[in-house]
Amino acid sequence: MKRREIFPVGIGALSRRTGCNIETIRYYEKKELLPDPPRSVGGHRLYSADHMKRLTFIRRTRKFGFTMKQIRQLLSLVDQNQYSCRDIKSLTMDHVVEIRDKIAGLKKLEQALLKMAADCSDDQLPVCPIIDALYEPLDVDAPA
Amino acid sequence: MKRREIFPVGIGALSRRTGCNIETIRYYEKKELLPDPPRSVGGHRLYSADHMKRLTFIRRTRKFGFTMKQIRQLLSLVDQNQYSCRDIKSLTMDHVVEIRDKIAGLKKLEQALLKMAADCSDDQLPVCPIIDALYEPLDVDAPA
DNA sequence: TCTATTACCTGTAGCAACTACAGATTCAAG
DNA sequence: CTTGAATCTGTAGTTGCTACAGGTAATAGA
Repeated sequence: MKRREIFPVGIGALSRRTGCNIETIRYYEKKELLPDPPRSVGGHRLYSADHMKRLTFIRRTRKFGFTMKQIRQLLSLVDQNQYSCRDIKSLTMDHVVEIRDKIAGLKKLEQALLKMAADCSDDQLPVCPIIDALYEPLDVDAPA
Repeated sequence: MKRREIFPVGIGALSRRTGCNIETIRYYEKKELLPDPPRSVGGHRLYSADHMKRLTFIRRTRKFGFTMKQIRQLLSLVDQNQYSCRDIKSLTMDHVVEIRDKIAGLKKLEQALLKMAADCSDDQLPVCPIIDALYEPLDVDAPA
């Protein structure tokens, strides 16, 4: 039985254990979300358990739809221990609002598309109200 | 009174009349959504009413959330007059499905965030269940 | 110890859909 | 004929990755 990998681990092991692909880990390092890890004599990156925790944080937060900018903000608050539960909740609720806005926009889009599609004859002639609606010239000559 | 601009028009006029910015018009040309327009002696682009119709189509379709790839598909059908109302409706409904998927994903996100936020104490201590949930180590030692 | 096979390194380029310059040229009006 | 606005080309930036190419390092087996 293969012994569980122990820290420090190489980038491949970190990748396997976090589900984050290798190139992405290096990308986060370049973007300064992850600190530069120490290196082996030959220059390979050596990650500690702290790196893994941090990477896990980043990946989860991304899955929740936060941007890298927002994550940087969260991380700097946490790094400096200068955050309160109130602040974090506030940032989270801001994000909820963004998500709700996106949902609202998408719902409008959906309705508009359905409305256009409702007029389709559904036959096989090259005549379609959707195309017409999209092509229809701007009302260049229309009165104000 | 200034006479209405007449075709052919320059890129600036096309931009004003379609609300599409100049760089974007040139971008569409490079991406072959818009055909290369004829040029003046000095090399300035000269657009016809057809160009304007086509650009209007592109912009509307983009507003409906179609990708450039999908738009290219639509345009090629229309250009060759090889489309039917049935086909167009079908493409449109595919897009509606994509939009619904996105909405569903965002709703899940919203719920997950709200669930985390619900546990917040809302006080000013640097202790927050949201942060904990995000940082919480992967279950490295957990049994299968 | 040698060697073969991984693992990892850097650096660059690509995706979508634009936007934003810089630095040169052309057009249109007075 | 001059001036200033319009337009030209080409390149680089945005976000969040991913995918190479062409190397070097680490490691396991013989």
